[in-house]
Amino acid sequence: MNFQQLRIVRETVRQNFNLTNVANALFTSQSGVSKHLKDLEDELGLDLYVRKGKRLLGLTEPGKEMAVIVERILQETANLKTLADEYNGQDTGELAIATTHTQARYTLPTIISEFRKLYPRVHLKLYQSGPDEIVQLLRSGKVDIGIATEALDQEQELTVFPLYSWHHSVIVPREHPLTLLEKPDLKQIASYPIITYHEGFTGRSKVEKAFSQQGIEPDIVMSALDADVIKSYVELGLGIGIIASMAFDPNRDKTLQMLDTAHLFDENITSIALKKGRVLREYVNRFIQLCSVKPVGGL
Amino acid sequence: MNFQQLRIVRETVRQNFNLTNVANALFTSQSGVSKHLKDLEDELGLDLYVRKGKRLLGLTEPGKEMAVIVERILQETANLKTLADEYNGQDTGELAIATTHTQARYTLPTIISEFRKLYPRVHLKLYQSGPDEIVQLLRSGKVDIGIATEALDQEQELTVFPLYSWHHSVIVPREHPLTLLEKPDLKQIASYPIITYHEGFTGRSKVEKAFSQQGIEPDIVMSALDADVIKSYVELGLGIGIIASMAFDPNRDKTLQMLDTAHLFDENITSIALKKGRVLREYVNRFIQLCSVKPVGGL
DNA sequence: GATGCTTACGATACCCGTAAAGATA
DNA sequence: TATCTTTACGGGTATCGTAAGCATC
Repeated sequence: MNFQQLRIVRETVRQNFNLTNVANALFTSQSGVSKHLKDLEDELGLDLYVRKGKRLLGLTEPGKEMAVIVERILQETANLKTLADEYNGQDTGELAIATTHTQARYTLPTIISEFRKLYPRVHLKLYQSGPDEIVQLLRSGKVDIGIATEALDQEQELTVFPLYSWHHSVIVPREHPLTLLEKPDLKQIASYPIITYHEGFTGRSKVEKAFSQQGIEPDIVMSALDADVIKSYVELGLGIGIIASMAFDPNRDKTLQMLDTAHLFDENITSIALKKGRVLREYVNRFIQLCSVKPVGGL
Repeated sequence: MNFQQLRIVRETVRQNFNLTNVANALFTSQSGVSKHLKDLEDELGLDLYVRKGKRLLGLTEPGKEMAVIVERILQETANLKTLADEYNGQDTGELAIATTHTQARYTLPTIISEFRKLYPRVHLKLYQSGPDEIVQLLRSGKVDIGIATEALDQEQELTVFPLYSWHHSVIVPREHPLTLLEKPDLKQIASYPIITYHEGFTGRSKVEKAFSQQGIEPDIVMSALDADVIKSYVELGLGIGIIASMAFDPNRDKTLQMLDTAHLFDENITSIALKKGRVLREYVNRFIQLCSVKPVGGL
């Protein structure tokens, strides 16, 4: 038994039991992969994989139990290396963060610039993706930290703690009729075409919930991944926008106006997530501290 | 990094940093050991060991942290193998138990004979040793189970749960003056020379505590590792004996008599201990069940 | 001087990748 | 037929053990 074999076992699961892909992912030949698996199964004296002829379909019962342990072993070996890095390069290394556009664009910049002052020699890697991919990246160990508003809770393998809470706000072009109202309600808002986030992004579910609870069916004419896009189309007059309040900057967005609608939508919790059992570099902890110390209060 | 290197790291600790012994323990050459350690340190880029010239003295700070993780990794690989065995030989394998004489002689026989009926193909290994050695054997993974009355608690690495409780009893030759008393007290007992267990064995501390609490200094003329020896000398008239009550068998020990002294000595708890994080064969669990289901009630 | 660690070096076993063959969809 | 896995085989590398050289006690 050796580490390469264990890496291969782990990768088979990640690559859905396609040994060719496994080989590519591990930068080796698929014949080697095949042989390694065979050797391991021989050594253990049992089949780890369900095979149909020559194809691998999945893990056997013992295979599943083994895979869990293999994960742990490889996690710990990664921890060994992390620890070594920690003792070596005191303040150099890499910090990989996976987050959504909203965080990357509107809340992280201040935190990151502050972090850079503290650790100028740490190379930052920012992955921008949807909540589900963030979970994947965390699980596979490709990123140290995940920050998102959705999908992070209820993941067994992750440690999640809340960073800050915020509300959705309605943005409209200047001089829009809605600006005349003191406190617009949902019905009034729904009378205009709406542009907001995609499903599963930036609290979109909270927006839907607010309307459906009052039996209102909003006319969502367009959905986008990020507030910048939404704002552009609101400027064009395509409709009114519903975006995260922190994505509105009165100085920049002079052609738009934000309405006070904190009372209309449920609050959203943006959380930070880490993989359990993963040893963190000192500066990673520091980064998390920076995040929690400086909560960007929602408007 | 490979497993052999990690095994060597673990073994250096166990063998007190004597690489020659490490090599012997792992059935390899000491030159290989030396090189492996060097390679590993090179790969990690730091010193794991404190050296004085060519001799190794101990672990460095990072070395200590690493060693903990290394332990876990090797533990998990052992678990992989155990799991494989479990799925393979359904009811064959080995069960290694470390225990004291008292347990081995007086409480385990019935349990073990019952266990043999259930798993006739499991090879039993009984290590008989003192409490401290039992802890060592558990830690190193050489035994699956440890059973003892002392020293098992407060071991971080072990899971301990109580099996049964018992008391010490005084044994005397037939027709001994003490047999005339209804309920002898400690003072009366202490007026005779006493033979009992060695320090650290079979609840000897409880015996001492009972006397010292009443300010009595007993005349312990002899101490032995096991009740059989003690009984022999009591028969010879060398003194009266204080032994674990379950070590007295009225049918066998016809020349002796046991006095009711449950009220005089604190109760002793005999516990069973396992190493944390170690995967157990199904039959090991079954054995533990047998132990707890059939508590040998103290007299 | 005895014990213990390191380095050098040759034999072996292991691992990897190319290529061909066989299986599956 | 195209994709995927296994098997066979050769080249390269890593590992192991013997032996010699040194440091430590």
